[in-house]
Amino acid sequence: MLKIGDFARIARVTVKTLRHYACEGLLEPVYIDRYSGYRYYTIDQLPTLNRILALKDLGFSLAQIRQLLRETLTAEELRGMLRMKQIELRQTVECESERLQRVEERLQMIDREGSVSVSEILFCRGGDAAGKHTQKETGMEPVRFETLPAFKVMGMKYRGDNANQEIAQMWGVLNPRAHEIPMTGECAYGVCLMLPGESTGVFEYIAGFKVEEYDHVPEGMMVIDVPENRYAVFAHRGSLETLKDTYAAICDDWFPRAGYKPAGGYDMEVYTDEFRSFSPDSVFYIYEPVK
Amino acid sequence: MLKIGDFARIARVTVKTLRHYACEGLLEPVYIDRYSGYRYYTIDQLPTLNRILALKDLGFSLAQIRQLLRETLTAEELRGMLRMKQIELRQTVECESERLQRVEERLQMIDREGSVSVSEILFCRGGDAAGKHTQKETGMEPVRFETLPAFKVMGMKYRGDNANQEIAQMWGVLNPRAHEIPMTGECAYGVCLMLPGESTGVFEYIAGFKVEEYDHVPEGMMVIDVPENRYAVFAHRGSLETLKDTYAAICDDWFPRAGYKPAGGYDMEVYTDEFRSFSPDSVFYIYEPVK
DNA sequence: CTTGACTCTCCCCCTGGGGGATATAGTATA
DNA sequence: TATACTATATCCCCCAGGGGGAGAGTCAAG
Repeated sequence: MLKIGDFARIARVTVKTLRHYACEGLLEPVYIDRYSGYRYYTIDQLPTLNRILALKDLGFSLAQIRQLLRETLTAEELRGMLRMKQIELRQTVECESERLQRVEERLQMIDREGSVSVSEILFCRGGDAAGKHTQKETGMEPVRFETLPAFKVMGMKYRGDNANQEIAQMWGVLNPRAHEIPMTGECAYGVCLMLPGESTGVFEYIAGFKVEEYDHVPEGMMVIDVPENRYAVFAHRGSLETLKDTYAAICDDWFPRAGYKPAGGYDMEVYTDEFRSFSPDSVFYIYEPVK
Repeated sequence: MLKIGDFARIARVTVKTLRHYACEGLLEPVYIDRYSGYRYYTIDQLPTLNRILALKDLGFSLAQIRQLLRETLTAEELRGMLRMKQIELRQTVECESERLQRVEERLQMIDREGSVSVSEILFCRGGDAAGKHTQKETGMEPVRFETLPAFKVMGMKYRGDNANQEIAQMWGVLNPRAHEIPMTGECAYGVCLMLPGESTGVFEYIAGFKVEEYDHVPEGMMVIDVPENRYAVFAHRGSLETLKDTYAAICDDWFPRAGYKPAGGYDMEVYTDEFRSFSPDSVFYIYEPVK
């Protein structure tokens, strides 16, 4: 029978940790004095503690370790947990590696360009930053980078080159029917896919709303899966007529200047304003997939 | 002037986030109504918010972002912060990659060996796990893996093969002088370096205590820097005479069985017991660097 | 019996907000 | 203007894994 301090010294952990594990039901003392409340351990509990620490070393949470400590644990269950952890760790490593890469790109940019504005450093990635187009000159708000998880959009599809404002008309048709869509969130999404191999300017455009669960797809509508992606986000303020200019600025000015390349995936327009009418002060966003 | 909900919609962040940033001093509303407490923002604050989000995307904490948002920030300071972040992210990536590797090794072991005990899976890495040496047969407690940060040990050095128990004698000399060492923590460390190229069994052994800061090194003592390392930890219970057997079990049995190789670095013995006298029930630890 | 070392419980702290309760404020409609 | 609905405010608890410390009680040696 060891007092908590002795057991902690022997086990090379802190007293706080032992108390915490006891409280979490991971390692109960073999005996607790009813009168004093003192916790008593035995040396036989050391292997259990070591098992806890080994599992923690593999990245499991205390709640998961509680599951893994059960007597009835089979090798199959352990494998399942390890598989999950493997996937999780791969994502973590990938995510942090990409973040590291972004930091290193910013550092290289500073070393290469010398003194540039913080804004330039944050929102461009490389290329010829000496071409001093500020975002105000091109009519864009400073961009943002955002990684969106996968989601679904329900709405109506158009295919063509939008020569006669068919897309605006489609929104006009869709909006009165918006109540048919079990939307989550308050944004309207225009998901746009340029069609390679087609004549210039032909694209598919799905106008719709984000959904999570749905019973059926209303007549004339469809659902599209938008995969997880990282986007450069541009703000467009003003009417839809100047949208073309903003796109031109993004593609011809920002993309080559920043050294990013458009990645595969869907372009998106995200309307956060009152999406039933576009006032001249409307702000909405253009999401361009980047890698 | 926008109410918080409007600004949140336009900026594509949650109201909670804006309130949190206001509370943390990152983005104050331009105006707060004295009577109602309502926060009001302007569209001009959008670039600042985007800057905050860009910095968060690079991995900075809100406190660091508060520093980085100052008007007086120079490119040099930004570079310094990015450098720090770079180092930190590299460590994170490395650490998580190693963890991922450990998880994958365990998975491979399960696939290869089929059904083995959880203990085997946790504490071995591969090799011939069918050679059923349990740890009890070899007199070892189940091992643990531990990554120790770099630290310093102050104490006395011996060099030789310990044929006449010189090390125990050295501890006998050191212990009465232990008060001269500004030790932190309660462990005594025996830091051991096998000398390659010397005749067999000759090694350097520093007996001492962990220190953090010190004014001077007492007569006859020295300080050794122990670098950060990952160790396999073995428990030795009993007298010092059987220590040799434990070492033999580790090197001849566990290391080949587990598929680990001794890594460069220092072997260590860590005494957590009353280190002034070794009773037969003393438990202490052998730390073997592994990779 | 005293004293010092040990242990107990309880509370606050860390990150970056999310979720919810409850009380007003503002706005739109009848 | 009364009502109803939405928006906002503050306040509190929650996540993980303990660390640090206060105040009070316990244990063991001299």
